Amino acid sequence: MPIRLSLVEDDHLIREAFTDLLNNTEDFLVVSSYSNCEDYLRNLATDRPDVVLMDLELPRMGGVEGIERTKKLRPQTQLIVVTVYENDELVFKALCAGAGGYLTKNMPPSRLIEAIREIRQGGAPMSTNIARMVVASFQKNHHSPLTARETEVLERIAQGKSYTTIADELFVDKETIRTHIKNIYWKLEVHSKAEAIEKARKERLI
Amino acid sequence: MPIRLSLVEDDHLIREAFTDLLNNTEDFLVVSSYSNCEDYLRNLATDRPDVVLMDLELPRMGGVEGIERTKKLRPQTQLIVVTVYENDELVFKALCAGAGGYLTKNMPPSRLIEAIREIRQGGAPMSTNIARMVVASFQKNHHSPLTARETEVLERIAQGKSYTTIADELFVDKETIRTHIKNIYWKLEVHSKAEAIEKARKERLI
DNA sequence: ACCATAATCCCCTATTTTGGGTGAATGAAA
DNA sequence: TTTCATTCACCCAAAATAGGGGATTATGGT
Repeated sequence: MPIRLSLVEDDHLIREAFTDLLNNTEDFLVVSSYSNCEDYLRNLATDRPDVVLMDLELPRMGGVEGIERTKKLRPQTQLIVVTVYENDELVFKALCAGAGGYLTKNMPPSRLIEAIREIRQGGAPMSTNIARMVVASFQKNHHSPLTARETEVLERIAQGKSYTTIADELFVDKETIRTHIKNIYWKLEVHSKAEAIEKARKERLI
Repeated sequence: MPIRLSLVEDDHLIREAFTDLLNNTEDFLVVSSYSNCEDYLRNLATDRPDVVLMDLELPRMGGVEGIERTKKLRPQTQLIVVTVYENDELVFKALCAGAGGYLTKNMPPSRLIEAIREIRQGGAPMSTNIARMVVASFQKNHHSPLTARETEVLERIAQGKSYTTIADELFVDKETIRTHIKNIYWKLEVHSKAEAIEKARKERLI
């Protein structure tokens, strides 16, 4: 049984080039290709693709929403984003929405074929830069204004813990935690938990 | 100038096999290899490796701590984990600690060479399964007991926001948020924000 | 038509938490 | 020596929280 593929890509030249390439690959079958998400989603149930190659810049409904809806309608569908964008926010939105791979368009055509086989074998094909961004997202900023202790406290705040709980966990008095929090707020120039967590997450302090 | 490599691996057969392989590769120079983190860290400043291949299962100090200390002592050092473990927790701990790649030992030797070139070119070499785990970590559980609205509320709770703030953001009354929270607590069988956040994160409900 | 669920809102109570202010002792590092 | 990190203390008032009770509306499915 061939691997069923759908394409969603608004540039018809690329769409046709990909279709040709993939249809001439052993075991691959392009069952459909669309220039927009709406048409694609309408036919998802009848197309029954194993893997979808999705662009993100699309008219009306964007690719990220397209990914989300795909996963709701047909969770077993695997999606690979194929786009020119390598902007942080968009990459993570696409992955959170359910993309299983992310390729940028400056790749050799062979990479596309490789990626489809990779995702079917339990992998997560990504372009070099994307993989780096993804891994970097786990790592902390090494130029944090916060001390080790303050970071420890803020991490626990971000876990929703109360001052009292944190104090117990760190074997210090509640007043000590309060002092740390005051210093954290002063350093981050914020005045509440929510602001502190937001800023700390954004700057990868925690 | 060749790429300077250090190895940290307690099995001396593997260590020597890797050393041979890499020293016979164009542009690569294995400057040192150790069977434990302590010796490795002591010589880090004089070895000045560009890339370190690190095992995780090591006597005394573990690989994760070794990664952390490496990044503190010499932040420009790039580390690739080479191990048999593909346990969730260990993988994420290693990446959080600063690993820039993660390979499992069931790979062809050529993959090692490829990985070193990849990390030098701004990538993040990972084995198939690891890449999948990493990407999956961004995605939500599709069998959440929570409704869409409850999830929205819990996400904001996890951002440290107060009921009042959340109510304003969702254009509903504070009492509505309180009801949602009560239902969330009942469904997750918890009795506080901290417990709810912990459980929800663990089960990827948010 | 009926029932379950989701989403909305209201009231009451008691305790805890939070943010802000001010001050201070200790010890380690620069 | 002087800064910095960490620790603790006491005051205050406002806000937030958890738990209990109950209610209405709308929607989807059987």
